[in-house]
Amino acid sequence: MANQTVIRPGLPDDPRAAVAAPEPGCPVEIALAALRGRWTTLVIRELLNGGRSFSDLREALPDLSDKVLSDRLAGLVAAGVAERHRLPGRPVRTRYALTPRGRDLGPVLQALWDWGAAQQ
Amino acid sequence: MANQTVIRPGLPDDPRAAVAAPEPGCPVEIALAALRGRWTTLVIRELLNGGRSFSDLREALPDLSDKVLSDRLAGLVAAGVAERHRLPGRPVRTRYALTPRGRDLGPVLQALWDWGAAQQ
DNA sequence: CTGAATCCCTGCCGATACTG
DNA sequence: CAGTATCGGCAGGGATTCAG
Repeated sequence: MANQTVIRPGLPDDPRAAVAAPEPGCPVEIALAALRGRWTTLVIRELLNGGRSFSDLREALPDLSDKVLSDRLAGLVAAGVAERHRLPGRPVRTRYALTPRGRDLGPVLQALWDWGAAQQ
Repeated sequence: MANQTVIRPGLPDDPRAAVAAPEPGCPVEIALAALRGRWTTLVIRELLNGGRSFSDLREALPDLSDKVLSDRLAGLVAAGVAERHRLPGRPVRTRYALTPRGRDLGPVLQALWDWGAAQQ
């Protein structure tokens, strides 16, 4: 009788958990959408270590093209995960940093890591 | 001085966390690969409630085509998330069920849900 | 009942070149 | 320094049809 309490991870008793098709409003979809796309998690990883400029990121991820980096950053900003700050002066500098919501992705990435790192 | 302990989620101190490009062996990539693809999480949700036959799943997810359902199940089996069991007798019946590893996705989906459900 | 085969369409992402 | 514009290849996924 005690198995339910141990085994069931239990998705929330929320109507949104009962959808019959992929809904953009589903919380799981929202989270996966924020992480979707090649390079996305690596960009987040860089930002987890603190704010970075565009060229900082380009340097940390040399095989990532400018266009895709730009796309990823725009996506993260649109998802409320990161913020863009233009710094005054010349040459132009831009600083990208995670929002509080972006920092909250830490535990999510940790959960993904833990599952992926488990043997088998 | 106490901020580090609270704020940093801390990705593991593992060499695999330092990759400069998307690596298939990265645990985060492994986990995201298991969840990748439209409908995948919904199929897993169904299986979290117990073993299901092909037509059970088709009934639960009416807008999912046979082909994609087949693709998703094959992917989940290949990822070690689900198992396929042919039941004896006619007509042919197949039962899909999560492996222990598949059940371990529960907390991962929960983490994704929690982040996606949080306001903003 | 449980799929596999085929076709086509769309969106992603990489490469390259160009701009304020 | 920090992007945008454009193009093309390829894979994902939906509809339909066929098979064991």
